Amino acid sequence: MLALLDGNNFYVSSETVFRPALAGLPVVVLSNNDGCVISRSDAARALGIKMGAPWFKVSHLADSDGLVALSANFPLYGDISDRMMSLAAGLGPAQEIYSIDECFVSLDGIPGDLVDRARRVRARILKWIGIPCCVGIGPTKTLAKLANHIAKNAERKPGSYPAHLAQVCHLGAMPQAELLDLMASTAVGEVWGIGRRIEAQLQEANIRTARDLATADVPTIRQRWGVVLERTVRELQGVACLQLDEQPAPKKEIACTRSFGHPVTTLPELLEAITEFATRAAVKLRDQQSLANQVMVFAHTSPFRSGPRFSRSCVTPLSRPTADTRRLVAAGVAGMRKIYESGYLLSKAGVMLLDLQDDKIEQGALALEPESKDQTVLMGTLDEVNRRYGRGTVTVGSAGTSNKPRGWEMKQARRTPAYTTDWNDLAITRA
DNA sequence: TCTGGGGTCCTAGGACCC
DNA sequence: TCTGGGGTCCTAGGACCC
Repeated sequence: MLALLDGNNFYVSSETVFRPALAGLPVVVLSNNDGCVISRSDAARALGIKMGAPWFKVSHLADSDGLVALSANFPLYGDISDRMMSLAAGLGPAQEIYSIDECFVSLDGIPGDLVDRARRVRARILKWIGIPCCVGIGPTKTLAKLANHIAKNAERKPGSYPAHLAQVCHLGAMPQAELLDLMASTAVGEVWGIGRRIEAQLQEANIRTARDLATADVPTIRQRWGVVLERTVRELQGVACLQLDEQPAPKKEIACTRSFGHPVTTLPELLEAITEFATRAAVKLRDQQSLANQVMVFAHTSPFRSGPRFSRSCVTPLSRPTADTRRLVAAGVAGMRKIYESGYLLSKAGVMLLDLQDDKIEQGALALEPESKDQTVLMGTLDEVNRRYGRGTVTVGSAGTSNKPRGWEMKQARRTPAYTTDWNDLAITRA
């Protein structure tokens, strides 16, 4: 048996831990450059704000309905996530951290009432960390996910599911008929692995609910949609196709990409951005002890606006695998110089490190080269300094860039939330 | 005015080989 | 003029996830 535990409205809940007066208010957390909504409180959801909604389309709700918007603070969310995960691990013998706000936990060999156990862990997370969460339990990952969906909605939308399934829902210990009823109340698009496209195709084939999918003809599914959907169907039937992965493999590619705060048109500005992206990606690369063999860069104009379109990418092979920021930046800059063309309002660019390998494989071969040893020491020192004194304390320059304020970074100071917290009485007052 | 960022897996089709 | 069958590898693109 497996549990899926996840934090409700995780980013908003994390903010609320430090600003309790936000509780109950319509609150959203916005993406980079305050572009779009990436987390909503229940009250914000009730205002009809969709996940991913562009901020400029919903910002009027700040005036009309007191919607509070906050810029994302990822270091905070990461820290709260670590604490939540360590308590969630108490559910069972093995844990897979699936994303910043959710984890699967194996319940194998756990004696006693699993629902009671889950409720106690949930209560502990709420009390010690301040994050409300829900737990779904089932014999497969897909069923645990479904159980979690039921647990959340039974709480959030009373009447959608039986009230006793709120917060903790165990699908592995109920009669088949009851399980099928719950599935019949669940739209097929809510099933883990069914996105918009597949949902539309399933609808057309008259498969509308989770129950329809769970009872569909497997060979037909496989033939028309392939193995991925077949696995989902089998998982819904209780046959585990996806294993718990306690130690996720190292990343096969590492990216750093950003939308610009305002359109970028000049090469120097673009190269500055590429230098920063490559630098950040290089840190991630060293953190997982990998080396890259290729550097890919891309830039494009906004897909949402009219005007001349530009979208190009360039892969630069490296002469030998490396994790040296200077080499990675140089390759990225060289690639961008190749594809850049003036006359376009670029909205986004990025760097991806590809064809990664374990750095230990290379160590033997390169140990003889004094230069590579120096690189390793230098990069280790760089990472340590930046860890201790903050990212960007020591950076690598690249030709054509300067250390002027980075115009591409921030749209402008829309980061000020519409409300501020008065720390004395924790009341929310209009800024 | 203003639309996120970072991943994974699968498939189809082409190139190439014997 | 006639021109097999099967395998592998690579890449681009599609779809999904949070």
